[in-house]
Amino acid sequence: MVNNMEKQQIIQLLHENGLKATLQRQIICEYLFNTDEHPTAEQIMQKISEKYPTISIATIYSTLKNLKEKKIIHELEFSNKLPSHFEPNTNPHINIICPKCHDILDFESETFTKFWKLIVQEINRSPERHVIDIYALCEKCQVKK
Amino acid sequence: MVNNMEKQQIIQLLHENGLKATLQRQIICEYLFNTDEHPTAEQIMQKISEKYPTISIATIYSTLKNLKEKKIIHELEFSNKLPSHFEPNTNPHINIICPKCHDILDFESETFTKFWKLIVQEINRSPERHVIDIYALCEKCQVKK
DNA sequence: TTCTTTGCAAACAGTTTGCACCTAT
DNA sequence: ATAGGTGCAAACTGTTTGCAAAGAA
Repeated sequence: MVNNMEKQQIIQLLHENGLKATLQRQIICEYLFNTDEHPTAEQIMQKISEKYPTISIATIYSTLKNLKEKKIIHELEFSNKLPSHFEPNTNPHINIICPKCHDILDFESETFTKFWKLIVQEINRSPERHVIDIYALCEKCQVKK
Repeated sequence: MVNNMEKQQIIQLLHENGLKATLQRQIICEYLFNTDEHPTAEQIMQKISEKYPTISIATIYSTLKNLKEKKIIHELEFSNKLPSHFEPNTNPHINIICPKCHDILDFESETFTKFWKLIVQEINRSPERHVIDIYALCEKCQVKK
């Protein structure tokens, strides 16, 4: 979990970024900032339906789009058939993704951080965004195999 | 250009991988293995229409899918709205992608190769696939800005 | 009040699929 | 001969959009 945010902090964060603190946005942020999951829009929808059954999938997408534009969250994009996943960790880091069950794990280490700085220096441009994904079977799927 | 392949080599490559060497596949491979571009299915379609006007987009997609399954080519997948790009370079390498014009450049260096091995060791799983994308404005788009 | 956001359904775009015909081996 | 490939159009799916009603500032 990157941040463990409470209601007041969330409202403040939204306002700081020029976003109106609607109930829907608060609930979406509350979930997203307090989980290690990397949920899809649909998964967020289902989670939130418990508390807020009338929320629409278009609102989820719209909120996620807003948060992404403000660089508050990061979108993990895959192929056309697979839905995007979202997470609040916006530091460059590796996502270890299971090709079977699509479970996603964040990976950060000193070696990686040091290494990545060197690479970015070598490339000598200002990166807007970093996507570093390693596809490897998770422990559960490795056993099942 | 990773490989500069001639007709005979392409036919052999297809056969080695248990794929029938149809004319369509030969032409697709011939283009893909002899360019530094990272074309989309649609771009391949347009290029190939010159030589082979009756080819269908479904055939392109099907061939690309086959080549990918045999690990002969690599698919660069983006968001749902953007089409995938394809390239014959299947070694772990960085793709430097321009967020404006979507131009894609392969980047490999000794530093990268050395460190990537270390990182993979640290993670201690057998990766099936690596996706390392850096989004940074290309020179052309930087100027225009 | 004013400007933004919500929520619904319809639209969108890249990709896949079903199926009849064709072709490489 | 026959397993596998092609090509068309229709289907699929995650995401976006237009618009009227509701809500935050």
